[in-house]
Amino acid sequence: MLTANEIRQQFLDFFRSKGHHIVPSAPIVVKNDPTLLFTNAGMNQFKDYFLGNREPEYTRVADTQKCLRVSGKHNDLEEVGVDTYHHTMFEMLGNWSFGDYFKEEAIAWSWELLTSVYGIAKDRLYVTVFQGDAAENLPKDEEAYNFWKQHIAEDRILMGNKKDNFWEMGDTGPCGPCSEIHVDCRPDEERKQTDGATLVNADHPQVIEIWNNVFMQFNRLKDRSLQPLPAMHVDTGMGLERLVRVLQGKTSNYDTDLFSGTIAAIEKLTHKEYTYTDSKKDVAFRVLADHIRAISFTIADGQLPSNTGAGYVIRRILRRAVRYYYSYLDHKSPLLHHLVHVLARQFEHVFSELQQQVELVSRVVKEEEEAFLRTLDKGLKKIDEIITDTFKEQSKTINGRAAFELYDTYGFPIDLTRLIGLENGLQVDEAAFEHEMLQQKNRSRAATALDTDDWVVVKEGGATNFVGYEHTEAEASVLKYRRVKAKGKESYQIVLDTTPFYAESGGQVGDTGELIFPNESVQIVDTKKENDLIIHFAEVLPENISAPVLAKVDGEKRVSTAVHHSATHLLHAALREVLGKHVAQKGSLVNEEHLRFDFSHFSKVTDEEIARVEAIVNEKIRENIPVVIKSMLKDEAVALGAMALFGEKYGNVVRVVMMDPNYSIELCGGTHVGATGQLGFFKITSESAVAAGVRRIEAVSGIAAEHFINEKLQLISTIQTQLKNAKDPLKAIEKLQDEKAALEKHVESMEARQLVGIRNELLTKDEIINQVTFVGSIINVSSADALKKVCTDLKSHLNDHVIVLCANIDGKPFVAVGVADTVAAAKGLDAGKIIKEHIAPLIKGGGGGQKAIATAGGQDASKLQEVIDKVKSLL
RNA sequence: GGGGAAUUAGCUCAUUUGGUAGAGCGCUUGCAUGGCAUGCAAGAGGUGACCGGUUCGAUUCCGGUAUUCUCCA
Repeated sequence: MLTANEIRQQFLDFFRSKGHHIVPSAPIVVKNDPTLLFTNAGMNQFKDYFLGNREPEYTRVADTQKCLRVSGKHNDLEEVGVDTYHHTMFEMLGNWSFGDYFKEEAIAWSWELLTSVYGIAKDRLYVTVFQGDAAENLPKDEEAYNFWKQHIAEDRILMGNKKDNFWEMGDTGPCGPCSEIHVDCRPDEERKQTDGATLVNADHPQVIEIWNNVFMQFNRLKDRSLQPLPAMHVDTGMGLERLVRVLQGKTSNYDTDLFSGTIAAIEKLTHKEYTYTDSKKDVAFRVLADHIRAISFTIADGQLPSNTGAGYVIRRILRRAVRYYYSYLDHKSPLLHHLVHVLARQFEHVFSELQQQVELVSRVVKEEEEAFLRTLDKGLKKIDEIITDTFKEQSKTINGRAAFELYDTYGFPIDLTRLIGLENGLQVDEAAFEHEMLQQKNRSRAATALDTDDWVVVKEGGATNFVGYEHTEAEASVLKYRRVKAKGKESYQIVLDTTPFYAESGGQVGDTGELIFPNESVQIVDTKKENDLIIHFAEVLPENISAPVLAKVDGEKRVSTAVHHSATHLLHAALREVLGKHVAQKGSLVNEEHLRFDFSHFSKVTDEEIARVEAIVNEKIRENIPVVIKSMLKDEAVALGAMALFGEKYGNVVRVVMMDPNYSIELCGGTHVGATGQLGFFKITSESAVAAGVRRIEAVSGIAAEHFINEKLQLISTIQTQLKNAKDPLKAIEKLQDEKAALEKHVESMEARQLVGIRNELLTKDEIINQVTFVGSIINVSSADALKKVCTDLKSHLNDHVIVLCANIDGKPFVAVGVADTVAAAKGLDAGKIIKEHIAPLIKGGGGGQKAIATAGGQDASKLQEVIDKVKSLL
């Protein structure tokens, strides 16, 4: 039996023999494409070739691509593991033609590979062809039909509708008819009884699509119309997991050697057995085996779990896995991180990035698991309260809003709420829950609604010529523009034929500046990339957009940004020198004000290490090393010792930035200074943790460092002035603090003594009225708090008492009333009530308290004696 | 980007219409005790995240800021 590794290799070998260039998988996390968080199809990394934004290096390419699908039309996270063939992360084998071969070769080769190389029986295969669509005015794909006829019997060629056989990248963009290959894996007996042709595209678990050949020939516009593409392309995708299942003769993807190692490891860890059924326990095995792949590879590609965007998707997947082992494998401690090593070994020779970072990835996973188990603990307490409330209301249904609050605010999964409810004989009001969820979704959608118009072409032309490395000004013309509406604000995106504007990339912010037209000037507020397209963001549209334009970058900002980018390289190299070679960039932000650098490292960077790193960087600045930037082949750069980043996509030719070839060589597309001396000075401003195994350093350099230091010095000098120019300000402050503490203590004891004096004096003034010990007096204290203290103190020295103490503090009246419990019971007196009903109105204020002691404050201090008389009269 | 929640002693957390801020663990001290988280007693430890408002009075109500958690996009 072929192993999965052999099957993958045979695919690549086959297409290499057909003149294809084998390329590595693009990172699973997508950068520079606002429409996509993750690579969800093999073609993503070639999108620009189809759109015509970039020229392909090879016209025939094949690869295996790491893909992730967790939502949308292709997949639903909640379904994964329930069946035996959906996955979050999977490998997509694909072959491509960029304006090279078309339907004839694609069809012939896919047939040859499946039947001759892999040896799948021809009578188990069916193919589908686009039947045409009247509404779109599209004809049947006769070409594909005729080519298939040469290989397969006509009764095995089935016609498919637009939904199954017309592939579109998104709402707009390249698209075209496609032709799918399905395989019937049922036993012979079943095949005799039911014709496989009737089960194609019918969600039968054993009659499945394994390969889709897309023939791109149209471009979909926003008005839904189709335009022919200038060149025709082939885009194919074959899911490796399904292919392996078919070739290994299994009925479930999870029974192939792609997953069996992980499942065995889970069995060992949980002391439970996987029994190939639909039980919750077996679903849990599949969920874990699937999810750990998605989690591991995404983190290896540089995406840490977080609470937004792509990081949030990872967190959700991870938490779903925890939920399953927590509920159905009866495992209450971190488990997933043990599986990372198993996967890393399995994929060592396919996707080596995981093995290279296995320690980091498993630590991040463990930390994330622990965090969620803590969240669950908190949720369990909360749900106890909710269940108690539900019982109190004598209801059998947990309120949907409560369930939603539990989910929304405390992150407690709804299925656990359901389960725990059930254990207590309670249902959950699911309709109300869904209603709340829908509202939440609508709110979010409304807040991020984005309306993008079609591009308006001003001038025909290919890709933008970027001249920003050499210049900050350039003569240009507008190629195209479009209007974008978000949150009721209109803005415009402009593409130029030539631009000095650097688009946000590699952590470096996009340039700002202006576009100067003959009679007007338009501010550019940001520059971003959409794949390889450089887009300038403007708030207004120039009137004469077809006129020649001078594109001018804000030079000062650019210089400060370049300073921080070069400083980042010096810092990276210094960190590797001081901390070790395990330091790798995990994230970076570079702008004109500062730099932020995240990197893998397992402990806090000590003050001494920080100081050494700063010293090295400043030393390199003083050496005034010329910054040498060269384009070269990637292999050449790696041979030089250049640092390439995980999760970055590099072409064949790379840009290499060197600051002393023995010190720092990095692959980098950013802008840099001419020599390190331009940085002037470098200062680390903070060191902190971002996630398990990832530290963050923030630093300033250049003019920003000068400002930083000046501010600090200014602060110190102000402090010194404030301290009457003390020689040692630190000592002076310590002295002040000590003195303050001593004085406070002193004042406190003085006050206490004073209050004791007042109390003792009052104790001599008590009178007995109707068997009640009464004390009523206006005393001289400095705060309402002291008044209360005296009252409390008196209470503990008198039996059967009623006390009323008044004070005039800064012209305002304050009253405290104390009533002994015995008196309260015998006479029906209540300090709180006396205050509210009798005293507060007198002094024009308010008050309250308990039965035994209560206080009041007011506006009219002239009525204090009346207050005492009033209380006396109540006895 | 849009919601929700939390922030109280060194740690984990209580405190209901706004009216004397508490517990457990830990710490200090004393006494007792041949036993692995020992017992008893006393004590220290608080700008209730920060800033502002309402109120006679705010830990509590309202607004803002920061940090953390969480859901959605």
